[in-house]
Amino acid sequence: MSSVSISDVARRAGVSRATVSRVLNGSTEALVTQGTRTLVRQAVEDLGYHPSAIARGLAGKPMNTVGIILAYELPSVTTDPFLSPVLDGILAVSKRERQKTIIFVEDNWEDAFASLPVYCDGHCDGLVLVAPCTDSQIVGALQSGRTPFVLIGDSREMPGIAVADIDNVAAARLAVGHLLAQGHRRIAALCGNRELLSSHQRLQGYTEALAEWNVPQDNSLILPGQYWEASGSERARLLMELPIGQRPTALFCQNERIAVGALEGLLSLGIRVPQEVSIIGIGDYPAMIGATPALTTVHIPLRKVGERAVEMLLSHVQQSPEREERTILTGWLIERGSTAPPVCDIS
Amino acid sequence: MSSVSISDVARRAGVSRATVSRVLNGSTEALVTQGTRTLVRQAVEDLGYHPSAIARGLAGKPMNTVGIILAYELPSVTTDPFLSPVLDGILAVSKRERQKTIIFVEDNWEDAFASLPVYCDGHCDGLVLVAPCTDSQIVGALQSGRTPFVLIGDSREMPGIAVADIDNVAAARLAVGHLLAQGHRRIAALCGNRELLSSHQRLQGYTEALAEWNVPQDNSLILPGQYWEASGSERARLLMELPIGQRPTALFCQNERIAVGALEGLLSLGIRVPQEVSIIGIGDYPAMIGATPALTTVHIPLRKVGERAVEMLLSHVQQSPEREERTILTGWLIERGSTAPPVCDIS
DNA sequence: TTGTAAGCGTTATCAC
DNA sequence: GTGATAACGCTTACAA
Repeated sequence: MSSVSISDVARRAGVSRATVSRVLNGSTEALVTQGTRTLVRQAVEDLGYHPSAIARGLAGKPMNTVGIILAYELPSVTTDPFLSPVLDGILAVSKRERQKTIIFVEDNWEDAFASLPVYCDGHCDGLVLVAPCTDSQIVGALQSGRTPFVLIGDSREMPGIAVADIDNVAAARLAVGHLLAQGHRRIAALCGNRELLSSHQRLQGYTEALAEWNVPQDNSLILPGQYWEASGSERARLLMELPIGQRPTALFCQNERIAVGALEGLLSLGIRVPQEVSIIGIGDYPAMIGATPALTTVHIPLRKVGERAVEMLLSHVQQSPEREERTILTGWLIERGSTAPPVCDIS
Repeated sequence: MSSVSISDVARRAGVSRATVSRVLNGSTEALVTQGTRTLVRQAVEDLGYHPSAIARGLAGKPMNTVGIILAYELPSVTTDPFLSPVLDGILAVSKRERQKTIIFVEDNWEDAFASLPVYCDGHCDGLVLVAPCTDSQIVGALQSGRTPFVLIGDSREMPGIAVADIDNVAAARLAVGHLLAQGHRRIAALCGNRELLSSHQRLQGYTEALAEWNVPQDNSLILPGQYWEASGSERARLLMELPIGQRPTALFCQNERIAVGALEGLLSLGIRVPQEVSIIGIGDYPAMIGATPALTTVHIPLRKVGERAVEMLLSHVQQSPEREERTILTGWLIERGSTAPPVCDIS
């Protein structure tokens, strides 16, 4: 294939390499005669020439490559209900914009931090960090470098840092607000990984919703944990050990994996959902659509987040004048079968 | 971050760039004095130097990057039950071997063929083609180039072409053999996309199994189609329009998406599975585990195929002496609830 | 053991 | 308009 270089083309066309380059890069169309132009084109065609991305990279041109960094310890990256749509969005826009996509998978953000030099070794024009740990040093390190980057799922306000994320506070407020509107007053919060910002934001949404409805917050109903099914079922079971009066009548699960786990936990205890306890999650993950009863949830446009992240990154890379700094997308409530008004406990 | 070059390090350490390069590449450890060695190391440390991948690429060193090419027209790459485990395997091994992974997603193999120059522009040391279309010119073109490549899911015998795949013939024989052993004699074959080799191989397995049991093949029971749910339900319905005596008592679905569709189709017609009609698929896709009744299937180790593909590719890239050319992995039967002996039709 | 210099395939800055 | 020529950052003979 390649191995035919610009010099070969130049020789064949009887011109200099510079001219070939000019024809190919079409800079200011007028700089080359129509004649030599076609001459060069012909030579390119004959030889099957294609420029080396590496060489032009070295010469200062963009590599047309975006790097995606994600930390994931489990064996399957593609089936994570959060990552999966985000990746799809990223890949879709990358393709549309004719960008190559390098996927860097690390076990955790410490490893990712250690690999920073690799991400910035010239291969990529810019980076997308998917849901970095709040306490990772990576963002700071990246800031003092020259590689443009965009954060997904870490929307703290930081001056000059580009972010694409969903509005976690609003999503949680929507979910908890729905429960409150149905009459629930004892609502447990099953939180996600505390090292992820989303978890704090969703807890804040919970707090805000309660405040809005003038319902006092009972901290014993706020349970830390992980964004996983097992963590959900475990906590759901735990809550059901409470004396009946102190039991929550509804569970606000910070994502849908927790919700699925919680549902399973309750059902295994013979507790009926939503008749005895309501469950709501955040995510609307396609993989969880089969749950019975179907889970009421807040849909969050994750694919869109992935899309916007790449779009923002490219606008940074290309130094567009109107580059956006923050894209925060909002979700919407989807009522299904796992929530209902509480039976007797409208206190 | 970067922008500090090898010259800076050389200057700081008071040596030549060549020496720095020697220290860093550790070629034949003895070539540099312990003294200068530490001197250089120190300078590297102080300046936070990291070599530019593109520069060393230009200089002829490997880029430590593998390219993955897949054609996929639907919006979600990550949720395809075939692609997903393959990708996971690829990503896992890439990570383990410290290779960067570039994912090239194309709408179809014609587009992929057209993009060949991009794949081979120096970015990647080698390529993995996931399930290329049998009639795509891409394999031929790649063959006349110098970029090493491995095929996944296209195990035709081609001299000198590296392949990782599952044994489709054996998988199909396993599935159909199971139905035959249960007493089925009228077994329909719901085929997958004919432009994929797997479909032909699975049909061959069907034929072989019938022959093995001395059951004459009825070509009217062989239905072409696609590897999708809709194509499965459509054909299942069609088959049920046959007069009762000509109806198949079992459906051999060439993958599990077809099987899920077929199941749905039969149930919607009020036909009981497996009491009236048995269904078997190939795949054992995690996403389809919730079907009722649970689908009997042939598990195929797709993740492993992805893993082996990258391992093989790297052994080619690194010119290992013992490089494998073909890895064909076999699946195994998983009996679940969608197959049972036929009621009356043991002819 | 170390330095010098050529080369990898481009692009860009000059002259002409 | 076009052609030398010098970068770009690194590796690697070849000299010393």
